[in-house]
Amino acid sequence: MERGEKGYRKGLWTEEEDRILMDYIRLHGKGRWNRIAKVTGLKRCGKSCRLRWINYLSPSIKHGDFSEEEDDLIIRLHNLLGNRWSLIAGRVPGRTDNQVKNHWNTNLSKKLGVKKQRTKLKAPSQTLPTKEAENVSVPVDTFFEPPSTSSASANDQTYINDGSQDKVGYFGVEELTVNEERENPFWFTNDESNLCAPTLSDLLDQYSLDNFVWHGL
DNA sequence: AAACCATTCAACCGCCCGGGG
DNA sequence: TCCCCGGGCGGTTGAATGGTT
Repeated sequence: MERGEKGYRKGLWTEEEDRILMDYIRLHGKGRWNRIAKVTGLKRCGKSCRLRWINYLSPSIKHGDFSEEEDDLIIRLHNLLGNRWSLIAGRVPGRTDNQVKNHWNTNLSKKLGVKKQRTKLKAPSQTLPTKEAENVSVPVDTFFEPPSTSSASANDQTYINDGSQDKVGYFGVEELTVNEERENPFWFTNDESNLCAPTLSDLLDQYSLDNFVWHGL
């Protein structure tokens, strides 16, 4: 196994390493990732621990194949947001940005016949400037029902599986400052005083799949 | 069975940002 | 204002796996 700087291990995680990391999080909670190596003796850097938890070990993560509904949602969101994987993943319950990114690159981009984009971070997304894209505020519960086994109601806009700040889950309407609202083209007024956000359905309808040419499987 | 090629996806890397001192 | 640190993000890599010859 390769060793990085400070003797940290790299590469695939072993079951033993997973167990150590999960034990630590159970005891101390998430955060302060760089402390884990000191506290537990785990030969992994903080960044690697964080990634392992977020992308694999977190109980809120859904493993397994993507459903057609998820594919459809990702395609629409990608059309709307571009390669903003964390934003997209935040609206696909149980999926991480890494999962979504990999799934897009290995399956969906081929389905759609999309050439791989080489966009840099600083480049604006396909349809929205960066900050504005982040402020697209969509009550996802109007689009995606929580799992039937969940006790969370459709109105429970802060439904997140493990109660953490993980990106996965159901998000409510994010608060915006007045200035941000005014600058955001997706916000509009329906009368003299009220600002209204379009629903995700509205946005996705606007960026309909009809714009795509499917090349079959 | 073996060699080769293609695909998948976990993990890493570099960069950026925000908060605290 | 600057620096450091923790954390987040998107792009890329490479080991593992599956398929083909």
